[in-house]
Amino acid sequence: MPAQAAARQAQKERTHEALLHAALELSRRYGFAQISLRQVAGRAGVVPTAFYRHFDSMEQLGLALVEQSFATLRRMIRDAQRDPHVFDHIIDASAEILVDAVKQNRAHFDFVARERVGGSPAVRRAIQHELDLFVSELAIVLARLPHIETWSSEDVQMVARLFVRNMVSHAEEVADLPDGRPDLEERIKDGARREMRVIVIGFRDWRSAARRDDDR
Amino acid sequence: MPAQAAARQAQKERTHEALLHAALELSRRYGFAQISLRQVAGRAGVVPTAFYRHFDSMEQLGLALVEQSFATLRRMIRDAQRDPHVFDHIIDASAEILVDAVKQNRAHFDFVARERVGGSPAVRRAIQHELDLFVSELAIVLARLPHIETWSSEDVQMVARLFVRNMVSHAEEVADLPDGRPDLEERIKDGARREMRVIVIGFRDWRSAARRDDDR
DNA sequence: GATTTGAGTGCACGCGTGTTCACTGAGCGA
DNA sequence: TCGCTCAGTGAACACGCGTGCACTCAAATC
Repeated sequence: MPAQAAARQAQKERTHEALLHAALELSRRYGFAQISLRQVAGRAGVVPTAFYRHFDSMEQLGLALVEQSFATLRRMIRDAQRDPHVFDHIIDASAEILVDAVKQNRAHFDFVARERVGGSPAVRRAIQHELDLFVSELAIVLARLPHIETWSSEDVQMVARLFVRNMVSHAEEVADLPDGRPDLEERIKDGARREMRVIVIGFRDWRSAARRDDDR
Repeated sequence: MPAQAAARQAQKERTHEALLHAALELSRRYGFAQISLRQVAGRAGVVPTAFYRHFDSMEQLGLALVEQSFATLRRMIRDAQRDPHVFDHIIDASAEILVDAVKQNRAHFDFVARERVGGSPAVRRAIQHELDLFVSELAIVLARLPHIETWSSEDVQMVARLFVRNMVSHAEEVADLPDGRPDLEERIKDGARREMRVIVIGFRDWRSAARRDDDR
């Protein structure tokens, strides 16, 4: 065993984490479906067969990465909701949160964005399911907002869907960004802000137009 | 040689097409980056080494598929522009065109949607470039529309970007659809229609709100 | 009709892969 | 201190891969 002064369980956990981290890094470069068990084990500093002490297969590792990624995402949203600023300026705050969060957890976002349509069917399905869940969760948050609380749940769901789609799309952009170009980051943040504004305004006015149709 | 009554060039072309078609079909199931030269050759009814008579590598085949896919897409848009109905009801027509086109060229759309963020860097870059081109082309078409012709080119570009993003997103949905479920197709068509309406209305009103800001 | 061309063949190679199995030796409970 | 547990080892395997090379033999050219 490489390490010297460590409890048994702690060492196992460390290797477990090293495997996940290695897979995440390699996925960023080549895409999850392209990387091999041996590459992951090698980068984690462990012999290929040791991999099986932690995961049954690469597929299981992939699903673990999905879980880890969405845990990050959820923690982020939960923190954001505690900030009262968010309620007053939902759009500006969302754009800020989005870009910052993606920057800080670039690897996880990149993984989700890529493997959402990637080559591993199991991982793809898991991400799609998590995203659907996330849309519903966001809809619940939105429904509590002033003005929106009177909307039908179907309408709120649709706005949430547009928001999440936008989030995924911009997350892709940020993830593709080279490091140390704050100007480009600001540009994306600005684009996200404007597009969210368009969605909110468009939705409000489309709704009132539809209501007028109902009246006549 | 398998075929009997064919000129030499015609037979070569047929094999060439068979390779492209085989790659497209296999990509649909496994993703382009996962499939091997041998699989493609095998499905095209040809020995692996014969592959090299047509493409230098799988990467070159991938780029050829990108070209083919966008040629399909462009032909479609060009045809649509000839239909006067499109100018009057741009949104309804777009939704209709989108769903029909994806249904009829599901393989190509699926390829683009998937490999846009797929495992082959060269293919990914090529698709991203074509998509950027497509946004600009759509912006030119939109700019000629009534009401829109007064907008700044930057604003038109942004609407085009939102439209294309929506198109890609819905193309993904349609491509994932099981066959023979016209109800689901109609649902997606409806969603696309409503979302495009939201974008157009939201943009118009956001623009006039901004103009009011300039005035004061 | 003889000669050239070139699409498709068949074999061989070295390599990286996932998985098997018997093993080692440090950590930990008795 | 003894003995069990089990994370990590290392050799071996069968397999599919991309690619090189010498080949065949019908179509095209002369």
